Amino acid sequence: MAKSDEKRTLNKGPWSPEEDRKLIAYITRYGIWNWSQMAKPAGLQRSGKSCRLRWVNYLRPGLKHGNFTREEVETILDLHQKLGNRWSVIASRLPGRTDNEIKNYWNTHLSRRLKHNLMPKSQSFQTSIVETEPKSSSEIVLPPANAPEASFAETSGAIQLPLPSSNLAGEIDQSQTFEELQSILEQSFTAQGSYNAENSEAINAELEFL
DNA sequence: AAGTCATACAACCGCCGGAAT
DNA sequence: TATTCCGGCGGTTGTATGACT
Repeated sequence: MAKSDEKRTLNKGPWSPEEDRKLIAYITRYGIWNWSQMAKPAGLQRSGKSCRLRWVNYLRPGLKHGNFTREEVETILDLHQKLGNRWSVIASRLPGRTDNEIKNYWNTHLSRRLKHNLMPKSQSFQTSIVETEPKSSSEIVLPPANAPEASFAETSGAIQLPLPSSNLAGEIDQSQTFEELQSILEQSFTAQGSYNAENSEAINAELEFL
C-alpha cells in the first residue's frame, strides 16, 4: 500500500478499548522497538505517533490519574516559575504524571488564574491558592495538607518489557481479559525489579476503565 | 426540559534535534 | 557532509460533560 493510502486509512480520534488492549498486549509481548513500525504488526491502524502518545500518556504502567496532590500543584507552580513551559522537565519531577497532563492542568486550572491575578507571578500563585471549596471552577484548589503525598517512584521513560524469549511471551492472545493482561504487566515489572504497590495501583487504574 | 455556555482533557499537528545511513 | 527517519516536545484543537439560564 502506498504511504498516502496508509495515511488515509489511519484511525484518528479517541482510542477504543480494543485498540488499547492490542497496544498493551503487543508492547507486553515485544516491548517498544519502533513506534512507526509497531502499529501494523500490533493490529492497529494508527500512526506511530498516536501509539506512542497513547502509551506514554495513558497506558504506561505507573501513571497516576485523577486529582493532583497539594505537593504536586506546588511543584508545578514552582517549576513553571523557574522553567516556563518546559512541561517534559516539569513532568520528570512528578513521577506518574505526564507532560501532557501537567500541560492540560496548567492550561485549564493555573494559567487562567495567573491571567486574572495581575500581580507578579511569584506572588499571584501563592495568594490565589485556596484550600476550601472553590467559588468557581477556575479557582485553584489545593488538596488538604494531609492528603496523600505524591509518589516519587521513577516511572518516566520507556520501559523494558520482557522479550519473546521470556515465559510471558506466549501468554497473550486476542481474547485475553484485562485481568490477565494486568497480571502479565505486573509480572513484567516484577521481572525487571521495578514492580511495587504503586505500580500495581496504577496498573489497576489503567486497566479498570477498559 | 431544552438550549447555551464553560470547562476539562484526550488527541492531533507541526516543528526540532539527534541518530543512522 | 547531506539527507532521511524517528522520537520527543509544546501549542492547539475537538469533543464530551456539567453548569447555568
